[in-house]
Amino acid sequence: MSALSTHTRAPLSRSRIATAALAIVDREGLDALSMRRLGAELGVEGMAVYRHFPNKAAILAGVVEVLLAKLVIPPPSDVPWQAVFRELSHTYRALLLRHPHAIPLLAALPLSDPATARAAGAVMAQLRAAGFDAQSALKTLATITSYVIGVAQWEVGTAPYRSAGARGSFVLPPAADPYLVELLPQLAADDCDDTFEFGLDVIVRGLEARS
Amino acid sequence: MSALSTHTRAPLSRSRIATAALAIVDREGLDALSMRRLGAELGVEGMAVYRHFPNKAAILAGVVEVLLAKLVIPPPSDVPWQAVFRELSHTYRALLLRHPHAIPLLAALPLSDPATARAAGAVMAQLRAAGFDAQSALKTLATITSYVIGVAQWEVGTAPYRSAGARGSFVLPPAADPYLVELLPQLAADDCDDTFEFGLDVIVRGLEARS
DNA sequence: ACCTGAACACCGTTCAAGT
DNA sequence: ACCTGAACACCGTTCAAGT
Repeated sequence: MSALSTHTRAPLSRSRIATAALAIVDREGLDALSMRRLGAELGVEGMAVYRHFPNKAAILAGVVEVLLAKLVIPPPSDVPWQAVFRELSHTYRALLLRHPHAIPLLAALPLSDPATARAAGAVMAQLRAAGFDAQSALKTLATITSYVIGVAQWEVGTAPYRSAGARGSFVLPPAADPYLVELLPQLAADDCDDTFEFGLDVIVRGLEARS
Repeated sequence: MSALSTHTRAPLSRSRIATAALAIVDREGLDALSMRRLGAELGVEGMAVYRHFPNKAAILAGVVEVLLAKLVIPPPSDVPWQAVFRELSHTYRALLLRHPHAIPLLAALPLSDPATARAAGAVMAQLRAAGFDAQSALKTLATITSYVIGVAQWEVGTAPYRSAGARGSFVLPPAADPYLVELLPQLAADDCDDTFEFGLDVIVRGLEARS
């Protein structure tokens, strides 16, 4: 076997490009990702990327792929479904919070994307093994996915309030409703993990009540 | 009072611009909204818009304002909280589904935006009147908002599957998980209103079990 | 085979100039 | 006072040309 000649930079590849794109999104936000910026990150002209991806949408799909590959979903076991449900929710939530700028990409939920389909399939396997019938499993998947993504977005959207609260300077909207004003300090001091747990409990108990 | 002289076009105004922007988003999607395109819609050069809005982000906030103004939230009454909760969820859901391309704008949930704060305050008033303490009311608001927006996004994201199912042509991702494949026909035939109701029941029952 | 450079039709935004 | 036109620094995308 021949020794690999070490050039100044590794050759371009789908995964190297997608990983670089995720790095830009994580550091500078979704809007900062452009073909030319991506090329610069890779030490190449932006147009070289078109050898590996047909367009920008395909690159964003590649970023989703990279993200969901990080989502380790354990194989079905005989653990009670409540525990499985809670653990999957926490795992997914942790992934979203590690990549807050990428949440809108995952919110789109394109099941036609192989990476999304693989992850959804793994969760379905868990739910079916836990005794859910096909229809309930699908509706439960929809419910939990919607909730976890929704909360992550709420969290990012209300972050300014919490940091304002930490600084003691509230961003009071003019003529805000008194009921909301009453709650602003509470919102500012809100423990998001706690709020997430509140809703997760609500959903688990609701599912128990249904079955 | 003087008769209004009818010129070829009405003068520019914040609300006229925001309404035109929403119309473009509804018809052609978020990406189609540009300053020049917006100007054309109003019969004006795109740069004229800068007289009324400092930048494009402000215009998007204006679109959120127009959308949330459509959200009629009734004043508190002595109706059981479960009914109030369900009705608010349905009203919000209906608004989102009437403007599917605008959902990402509402998902961001900037409470510092007066329009968002007003709507959130009105819902808080309902929950407080229904007997929720301040903390539970806030966490409940977070839960329901997250769920309704999350489901709407799930629905938009899985729409290709349902229309493919209607045409009888499935978009099968290569090497999809067998558990998911089993469920694809079900997903394609899914009644989204029904799935939404499933999760709403789950949450209402869960909230009942907590109190 | 893989990357570059120039080009095209767009962007958001600024600002001097017109009326 | 309100809008326009030209300009600036960017976009995504295509494609002939380079090595």
